[in-house]
Formats: sequence, structure tokens, C-alpha cells
Amino acid sequence: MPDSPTLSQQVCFALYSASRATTALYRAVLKELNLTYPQYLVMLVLWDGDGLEVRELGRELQLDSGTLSPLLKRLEHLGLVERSRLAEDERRVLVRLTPAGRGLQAKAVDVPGRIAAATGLDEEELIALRETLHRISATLQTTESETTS
Amino acid sequence: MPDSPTLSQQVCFALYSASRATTALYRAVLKELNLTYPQYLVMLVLWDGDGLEVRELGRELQLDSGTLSPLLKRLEHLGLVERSRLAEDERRVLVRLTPAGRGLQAKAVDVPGRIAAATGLDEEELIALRETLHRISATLQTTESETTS
DNA sequence: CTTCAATTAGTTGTACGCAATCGAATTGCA
DNA sequence: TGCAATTCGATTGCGTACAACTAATTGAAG
Repeated sequence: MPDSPTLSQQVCFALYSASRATTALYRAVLKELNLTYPQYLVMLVLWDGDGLEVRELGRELQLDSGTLSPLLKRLEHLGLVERSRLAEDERRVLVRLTPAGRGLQAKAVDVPGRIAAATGLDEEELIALRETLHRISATLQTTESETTS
Repeated sequence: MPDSPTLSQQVCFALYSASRATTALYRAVLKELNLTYPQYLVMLVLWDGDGLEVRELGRELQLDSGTLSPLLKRLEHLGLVERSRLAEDERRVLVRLTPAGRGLQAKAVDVPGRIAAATGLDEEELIALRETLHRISATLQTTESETTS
């Protein structure tokens, strides 16, 4: 006799579904910029403050080098960023925008507006949602080790 | 002069982060079942009602055959499901649990509890979150075509 | 100065997600 | 009946995600 899915299971699936639906929305909007959503996230961070190391990008976006290295290589191929080893520490790699990468920001200005228009939630709901999601992420990141024990 | 990220951008990133954090939690919990989260979702659907076509699984989980076909092949390799073409329509494929697949349900009974314990949200918040996420998914799925025009 | 642990980015392998396409089977309609 | 349109699933190709590992470099301990 199968149990009906528990509330937490339903929430997790809703999270998984909504995240994919959101990414699909970005896919449509970002198509004309020729960027994927994770690539757009990297560009957003760099537009906010150019010249970050891979490690710093990883900390901002919670992505490891296994994801970022090939992603940055693609952005480099697109001519949007350039990578260079730091002179004072050859292990580290500085990621900087090219002029084309900086120029792309102008074409991206209307992305947030188009996204916001499509969510269908009012500001109050968005704030509450953001707060709840942040708490989930924070809780899971601090307790993830305990679940395996 | 970089704008601070808009609210909707922050919510979308929070959604993306929380979804990955949740999947990571499932990864730890599902490790002993030797299942990934999407594979677990398929098993949940089949445990709830065995004998579904690929198309029906896709509609339940909002996944297309490009994702489901190789996933189901892996579940078949694991000996958890079997696939068979329908006699009355050779295009369609019926997915059924094997005895091992049914037997795995017993080992999975404590998964929801372990997940629920780790989220750190109370029931009221979970219900509100689920409701908001459902509304986002529903809105995006009905309006996704308009954003590209 | 040498050894060794830690840090950093990159690589490899596996598994999604999804667009695009294909081939087989079925359906609908002239 | 014949044939175009549709449906279904599988496949291909690309881009994440992430675990596990590697290589290079650095810094600290001896």
C-alpha cells in the first residue's frame, strides 16, 4: 500500500520543477544573448565587479571548478572573458571581462524586467519566497554532513 | 554603474541554489539505495502505481524522452524495472517494476522522514512554499511562449 | 634547504536536462 | 484505400552539476 507523498517530498519536487521552469524561462530570454543561465550568472557577477578568480566565482555561485572550468572556457571562446594566471600565485586564475563582455551588459539590461514580468508573483510573495529559500539553502549546507552519519 | 540585482533575479538564483542543495541532500540519503534523485522520482511514481508508459512518466515528472529514455535504461540495468512494447501499439513502451524494484520500496520508507528532518522548516512554511512554487510553475508553463515573442 | 600538507584549477567520468531530429507505428481524412 | 500528419520513443549533441582525481604551486615545518 503506497503512502501518499509526504509534504516535504512534495515541496522538494515542487522546488525541482519550479527551478527547471525558471531556467527554461531564462533560456528563452537569454537566447538572443547566446548565454545559458549559469553563464549569465557568471556574467552578472563580473558585471557587478570585474576581475575575480575562479575560486571567488565559485564561492559566489556555489559552483566548483568541475562546473566552472569548462563554462569559463566557453565564455572565453565566445570572446566575453579572458583568463590569466596571477603573477604572484600561479595556481590562481583571474577572470576578466573583455570589451565584448562588458558591451553585452547593455543588451542584458531588460532581462530582469522580462523575467519579473513572467513570474506572476507580487513583491511581497517574492520577498517571502526568497527568505524561505535562503533559509533552506543555509540549513542544508550546515546540516548536510549529519544526514550521512 | 552596476545595478544591484533585482528581486526577481535574486529569487531565481535562490530557487536555483535551493534546488541544487535539495538534490545534494537527496544524493546523500539515496546513496545507500544506489539511486539518483530523478531515478528515485521515477521509482516513487511506479511504487504509487505500477505499469506506466514512458509518456505518462514524462507527464507526471515533466521530463521528456531525451531524459527518461537513458534514465529508464539505467534503472533496467539495475534490475529495478523492465520495459516492453505494447502489443496494441508498438510505439508505446510500458515500464513495470521488477520484484527487486518493488522490494526496494521497503528500503526507501525512511527517506521522506530523513529529508523532512533536514529541511528545517515547519509544516506551515512548507505548505506556503509548496503553494508558491506550484503557482510559479503553473504561471511559467502557461506564459512561456509569450516571453519569446 | 628539504619535505610535506594545503590550495587552486583543470580533467575525467557519470548522470541529468533539453533541443533537435529520426524512424517506426498509428491515425485521420480525402 | 492511400497517404499525409501525428504520436511515440529513442538518439545525438551540448551544457551543466558533481565526485574523484591530477598537476602545479605555495607555504610552513623541520
